[in-house]
Amino acid sequence: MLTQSLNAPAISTSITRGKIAPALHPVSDKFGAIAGHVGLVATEFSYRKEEEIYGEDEPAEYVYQVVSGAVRSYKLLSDGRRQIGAFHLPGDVFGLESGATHRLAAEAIIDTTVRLVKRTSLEKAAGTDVQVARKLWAMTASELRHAEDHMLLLGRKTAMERVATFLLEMDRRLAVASMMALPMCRRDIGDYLGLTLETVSRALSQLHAQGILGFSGARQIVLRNRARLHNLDA
Amino acid sequence: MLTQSLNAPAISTSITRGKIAPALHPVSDKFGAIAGHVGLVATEFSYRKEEEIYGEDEPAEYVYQVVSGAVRSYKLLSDGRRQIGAFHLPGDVFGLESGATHRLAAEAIIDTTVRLVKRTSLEKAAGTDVQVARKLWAMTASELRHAEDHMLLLGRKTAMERVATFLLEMDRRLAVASMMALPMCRRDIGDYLGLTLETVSRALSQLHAQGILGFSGARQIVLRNRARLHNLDA
DNA sequence: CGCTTACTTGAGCGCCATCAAACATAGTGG
DNA sequence: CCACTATGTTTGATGGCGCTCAAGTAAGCG
Repeated sequence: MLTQSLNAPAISTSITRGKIAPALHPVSDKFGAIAGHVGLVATEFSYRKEEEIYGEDEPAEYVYQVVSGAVRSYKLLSDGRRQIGAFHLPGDVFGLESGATHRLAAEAIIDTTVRLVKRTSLEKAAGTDVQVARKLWAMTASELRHAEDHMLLLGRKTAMERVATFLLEMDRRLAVASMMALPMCRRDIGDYLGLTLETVSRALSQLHAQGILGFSGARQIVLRNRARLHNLDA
Repeated sequence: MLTQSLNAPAISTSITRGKIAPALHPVSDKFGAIAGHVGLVATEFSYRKEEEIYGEDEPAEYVYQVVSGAVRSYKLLSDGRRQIGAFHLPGDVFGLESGATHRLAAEAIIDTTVRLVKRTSLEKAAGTDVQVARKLWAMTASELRHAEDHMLLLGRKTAMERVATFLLEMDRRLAVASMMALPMCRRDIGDYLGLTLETVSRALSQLHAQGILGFSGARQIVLRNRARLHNLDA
């Protein structure tokens, strides 16, 4: 599993397939808060839909920030069962490791552009700048908080509660004008929530029938009653 | 939920109920690696069986290390469903937060003695000593790794696979002379694995019937065939 | 428009939860 | 030392939530 990813950017002259995205909102630009601060150069790079960014247990050479698109981080069991630990959306940093290897694999869900910096550069910066070290710790702690919340969901929530939690999370993270455009398919949602794609679909249909959400195509969802959705969450 | 815990050590003159435990093995003494390094004084304190150490969302005033005993960290849903995120055994550090509050509650499973230092002391030390900052980050990253593994377990493993994983984890962490003395009850195990206590009991009985493990009382377990247990894990 | 992929919906089943009771263990007081 | 009690564990019976298998429908895309 420690094979070098063929998809990793090999050198700094790597071709970026995507376009430069509009500037991220300053407050959410965690990457810039680091890279900018210590004068690191962030390279842009693009991945196509379904392309692997790095594999599980691969050396963690880079740290990434989503510029546009969406990424899933996941673990696999030997028989193919998959648990997605997190979705990474524009502005999010992923692939940050304190150790030498990536603990989860990462793939682009749709065409995705990222900014990346070498892990060693960040390590070096953290060694001289306490503010950078503090920020790296805070980002890992933030991931841990999400994982802890997600353990509660996976271990103890019902299917409907999980889907309600998911919708509220996505609403918070990617809704524009109360509409969210989900980048991921039903199977991804299921593998994130510890459910099958059919169960996810049934839950969404039920919420639709109750008027709690509206569809404009399967992945365009508008929440019509967040209060009732909160009640369905535990 | 932000109420001050009545169980928290109020002042430095707080009475320690427990005894001073034998010195921890140097390599596993993460706390000493920090506290010793920067000259922080670690206070000892004891909690009785079932006693709360801190509550969810309480201000994170201290960071703890288990000297003897065992601790569970958990989250609750409003109706009482509980997810234990981790068990903390002698040598383990817990309650370390990058932010201002504890994201999980913590309780002593059995009579437990801890060493503790003020979070602000560690923060201050991290601000001047890069090595300390690096260590704090590494400890949080280690917790994150465990949480990521546990998400896979909770989301995708069967009951038998979960119990097998649990046994191997406990064997690794607290077995002496190939015997493990579990400090926690079946309900705790269930709440850690996202199962009921009955399902945990049935899985253990089945492993016993297959000769994979032996009992000397319900909580004294000896693994007789780790290879077969690994096969039962996914 | 035709093809492919994704999504929805239905039917039936199985794993694990629930409910219940028996059994074991540890601690207590006589 | 031994009933006695409380707590924890095991085991059984039953049921339900979510999975599996299957078919039909919709949507995206050349």
